[in-house]
Amino acid sequence: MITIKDIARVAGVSHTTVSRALNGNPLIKKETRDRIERIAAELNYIPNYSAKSLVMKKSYTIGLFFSSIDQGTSASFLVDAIKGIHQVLDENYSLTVHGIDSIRHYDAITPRRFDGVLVMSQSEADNAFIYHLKQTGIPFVVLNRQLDDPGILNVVANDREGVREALDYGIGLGHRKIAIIEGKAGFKSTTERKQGFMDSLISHRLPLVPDYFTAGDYGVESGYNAMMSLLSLSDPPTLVFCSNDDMAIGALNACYARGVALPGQLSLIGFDDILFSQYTYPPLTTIRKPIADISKLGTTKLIERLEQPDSAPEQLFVQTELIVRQSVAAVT
Amino acid sequence: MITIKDIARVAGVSHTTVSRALNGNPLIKKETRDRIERIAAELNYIPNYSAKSLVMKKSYTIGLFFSSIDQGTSASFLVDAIKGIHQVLDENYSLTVHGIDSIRHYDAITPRRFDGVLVMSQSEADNAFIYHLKQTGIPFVVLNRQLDDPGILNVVANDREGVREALDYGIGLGHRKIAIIEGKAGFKSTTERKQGFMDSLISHRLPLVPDYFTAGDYGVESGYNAMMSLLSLSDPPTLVFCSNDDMAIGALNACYARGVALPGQLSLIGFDDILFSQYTYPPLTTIRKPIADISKLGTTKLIERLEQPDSAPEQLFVQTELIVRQSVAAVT
DNA sequence: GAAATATTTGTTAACGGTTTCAGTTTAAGT
DNA sequence: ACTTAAACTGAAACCGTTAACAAATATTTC
Repeated sequence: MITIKDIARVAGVSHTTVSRALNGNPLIKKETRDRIERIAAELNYIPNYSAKSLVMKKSYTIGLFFSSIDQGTSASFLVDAIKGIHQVLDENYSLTVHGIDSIRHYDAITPRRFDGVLVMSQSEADNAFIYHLKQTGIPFVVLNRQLDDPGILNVVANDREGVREALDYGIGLGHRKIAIIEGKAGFKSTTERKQGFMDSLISHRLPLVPDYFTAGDYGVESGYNAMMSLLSLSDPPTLVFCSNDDMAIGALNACYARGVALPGQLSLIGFDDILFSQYTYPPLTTIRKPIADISKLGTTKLIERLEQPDSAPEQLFVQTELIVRQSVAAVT
Repeated sequence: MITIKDIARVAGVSHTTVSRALNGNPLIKKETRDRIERIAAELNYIPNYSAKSLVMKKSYTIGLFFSSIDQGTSASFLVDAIKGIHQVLDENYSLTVHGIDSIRHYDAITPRRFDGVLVMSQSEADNAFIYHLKQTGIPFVVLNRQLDDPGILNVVANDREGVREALDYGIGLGHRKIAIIEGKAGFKSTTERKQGFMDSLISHRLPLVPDYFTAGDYGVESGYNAMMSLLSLSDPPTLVFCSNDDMAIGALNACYARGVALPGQLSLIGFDDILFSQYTYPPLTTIRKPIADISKLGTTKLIERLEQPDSAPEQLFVQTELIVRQSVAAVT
């Protein structure tokens, strides 16, 4: 393995000069730099990052932490996140992936090991970890889950606005009897989406009927159950908004089971645009949650933060997108 | 940040002794070791991995390379792989994730940066990369895609056996007119699965009818098209094996479009057990490809390799599992 | 053309660990 | 008690890089 000292030897200069030349230090004369760069290229020099890290006190790695890798993390989530991050993370950073729930010692998460951290948070259980991060002083961003702490850089989707837009669309198609299957109690996303739902109904002067508000927990089962109870109502809704696609799929299965035709008798809107929402029957109209975009923006902001550590933290929203497929029909 | 020298100072010994004590070197007296360990714990000592790396010439990182992260990689794939790896990778290794197609310079993949590499290969395009790896001498395993090179540690699913088993099951249910939608031409997995298909038919003395062999490319569309052509046959099959679940979903949609009832008129078997195969209508009977197990075994083998570099490379197969759901019915 | 200044390069010491080799205890043997 | 071996500890060098400071060389300036 060749080092800057090897280069120095063949170039007839000191290794310091080589270091400077290769790092674009302006003190070096152009000709010397060119010569050194040529030699380095010829010799196939690759810097030793361990040595660099040691002296620079930089790790050249960014940590990506999911709430859990083992359970619950929807698959497309992980891919989309990694995808988005890779798009903007330049090549001399490497990205390590972790599950928060499998960290044994928070102490191992130190500024020395991570230049920066991305937390793709899906649960309030992450708060302890986030708090620890704050203590260490590692620059970090929390993605996906809206936080109340204004001192933390936070990038999330504008769920409320997105849901409102989707419901506006449904109402525009003539729906008046509209229900919601809510997400897991206590989650910020649950209340945000519910708010968006109500925003739309209220702005169209539609009544908020209690029977049409059903509980769920973001799981497929809960969507099934909630839909079953909605279908049992004496005056069932014509449009149901499911707070995520998983529950929408459960709801869909409930309709099959009850012989309810979609979208003829009942229309359905989901949230997330998971991969398979396009392969359900009928394909699901849903609200795309731009995980890749969130990750991308978050990474960009994080890197900004690394470069100037005293920039003010902000809460950023990225727009959702209404994906119109075939699970919503006009009311005749 | 506290270092071994700090510990040495409070313990009243040299930093050498501390290093030894903390690394389990047997030369150190038990009492000294205990004392040092206690102090280290109290002081919340965390070793500086950059320094360790520098002197030990170890990076403490394992690289996980997918064919691509941006495109094509099915989502569950990524999660399952990471999941499996995390289960067996001990905590002082960190796992970095990469897409082979976005590596700009192979030169950056050096033994210094990676103690070992896991290649989750999904395409022949990875061969150039694998070849480069071989050159560098980094210990590595190729997962998921069967290689012909016996010099490479390779962990794959036993597709052939798995498909045979699934078809045996279908034949046991009375099916005699059985078709296959093949995978992408040229892929090893395509021929393996086709072989398993034929194995079963032949062992049951069923004829191999050419019309029942249709081409696909592992994409949803191709499954749709292939199924359309099968349904147009004058004597259509009663059971169709789709070489992956994506194509099975395409096939399913073709059936909807043609008004063919599943599994009443036609039975369907997929391959992979992707997340959504349980939410199709009817839920898909399929062959689970144990990506997590493959990753787990691969990681274990890789670590073994790191510890004794001269162990012989092997090709390992892990068993698939038939997941019986409701897309296959008995012939009446 | 010498002094002053600007530009370029080199010397040396870190960074935080491990390891070789030498030195000091402690225990054993006589 | 006295040598001798065994057990333990320490001093110093090293891993490959950057950086503070010193030194050398080139360029102005008068």
